[in-house]
Amino acid sequence: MLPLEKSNAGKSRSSQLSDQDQKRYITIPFSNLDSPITFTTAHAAVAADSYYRHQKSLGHSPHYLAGIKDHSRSTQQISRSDVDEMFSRGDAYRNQFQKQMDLLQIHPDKIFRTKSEVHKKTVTDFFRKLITNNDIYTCRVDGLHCTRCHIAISHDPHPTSVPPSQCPDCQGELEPIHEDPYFFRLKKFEKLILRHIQNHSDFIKPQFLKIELENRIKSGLKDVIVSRPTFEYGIPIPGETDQIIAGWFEGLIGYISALADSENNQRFLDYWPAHIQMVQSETVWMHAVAWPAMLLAGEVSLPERIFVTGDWNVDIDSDHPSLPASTSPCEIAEIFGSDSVRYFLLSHVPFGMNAVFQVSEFHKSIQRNLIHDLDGLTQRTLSLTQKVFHGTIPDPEGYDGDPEIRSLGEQLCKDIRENIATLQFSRILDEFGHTVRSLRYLLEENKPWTWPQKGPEGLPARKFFYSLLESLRILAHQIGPFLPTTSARMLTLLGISPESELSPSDEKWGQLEVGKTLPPPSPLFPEFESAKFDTQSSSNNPLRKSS
RNA sequence: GGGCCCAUAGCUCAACGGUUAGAGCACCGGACUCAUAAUCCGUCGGUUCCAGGUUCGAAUCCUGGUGGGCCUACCA
Repeated sequence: MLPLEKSNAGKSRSSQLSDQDQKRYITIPFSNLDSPITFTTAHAAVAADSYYRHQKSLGHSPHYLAGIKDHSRSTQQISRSDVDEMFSRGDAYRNQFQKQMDLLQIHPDKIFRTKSEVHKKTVTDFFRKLITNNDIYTCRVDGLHCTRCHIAISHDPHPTSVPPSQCPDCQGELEPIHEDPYFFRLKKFEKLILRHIQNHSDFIKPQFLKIELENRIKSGLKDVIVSRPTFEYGIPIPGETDQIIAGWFEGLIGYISALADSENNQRFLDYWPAHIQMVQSETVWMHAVAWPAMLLAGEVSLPERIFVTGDWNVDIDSDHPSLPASTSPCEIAEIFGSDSVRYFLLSHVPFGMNAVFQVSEFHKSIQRNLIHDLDGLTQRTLSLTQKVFHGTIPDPEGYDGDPEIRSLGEQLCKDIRENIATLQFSRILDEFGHTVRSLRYLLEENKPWTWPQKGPEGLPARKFFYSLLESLRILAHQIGPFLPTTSARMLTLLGISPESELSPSDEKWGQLEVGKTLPPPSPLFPEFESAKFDTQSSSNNPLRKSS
């Protein structure tokens, strides 16, 4: 059974979802076969992963989709005559993709392949339906084809302007072509899409892109070609032998075909419409205009939110040796640990903004926020606990927590809840840092290391340390969706098995087991120390070893 | 050509029309040792790009400049 067989489906979210078990569908862009994981793709994937883990920590059942486009141009060119080679390359890429995701602790529910039969069938059904509805038509055009970049232009069944003499992209020479391509009636949906964007202020984020798109739609849409001349690998157009469905068109439908399951329509009914679709800036037009139009034509509900992620570049560092532009976030994660990379990607800029990866900035940020602040607080608290209480969790005798320390934790939980809904990861990590620094300040102000003279294991000290340890536990739980490894390490140091799933009740005060013996303190970021990274010297730069 | 965004301390950025425009980094100075990588405190730092306008009141709103960035669909 395929999703589209009940294509009017697509639940009304408010009526069918209880707060207890929200089934939110989160997607990231499908990866092109053979493209490496970049900071841009990792950024979106880490963000989606963090949101997904947060949903789970609330007790919900989200579904996180990643995918691979098997029908990319590179495979068409190289392995046109060899199906087996294409499949084996796709499989190899999938394994590599999985490995890289693992390195960053990104765990989607599914890595979808567009070579799958279910995708082929869904796309074919979808295409057929749009032909039946007369939203796809075929029409003879006299177009132009760029001999350099192989892009066809001037494909307009009702041309309104003079055809250009040079390729607008590369200034290459143009040659005339005559085809009978299939058009999708994008123009027909112009007003509907515009209205949808205007009426749903969250449909496209960030906001500035919404304004830009509104203006572009207002200036008029043209019908768009959804076919390509024959290649070996692509999904054939029903009833045609020499044309296939354009890759972008087919790829978009992947978000739906990935929800097909063998038994029935249930997964599609549960998870569509998507809650968040993260897309790259270069495909905004396709995702925010063409995709909604396709869904409208196919009588499928529109996704709730299209979130356009920022572009990242690896760039020259004026004061320090720069990295090769091809440096991958996975290489960085291998050396410095996954959470360092996750932290930097999520915190460096507000989600959706463009950014530059500079190794000195990265290093400074981790050093300050994670090692100095977070690990510093953890080590100080734990080593004092070792000294004063012989490494056991002190008994506060029913005391329900230092009000100031407690309110810091409560405030953090509240801030995270408020900011996660709008994907403001950098703000969440800022708030986290603020809480950590406030706790450090309290420690500094109270100077508990001077207390032993006044009575080392007295009730005031036990109350204070219990509160501190308990707030560390809350910090560890709260940071879990964003920095899973660090969270697990912190929990281990607090004598809690990190295996246990995060849950909403983790917010509740007073869960540490009094009297429990804690393991000896160990650093939260050992990778950083072992990397012995020196931003001043390129000879000592571990990233240089392979370049 | 059309459209969008940005301009605030040396750097990176905050500030919902309303106290004296704030943080972090860097610099400089002084302490300290509970801390796996030391740490703590303090000083210094501003014509909010320019010119007008609205207002009791403008970094914030409006108009016009100047400078910078980005987008402008049928490759996947």
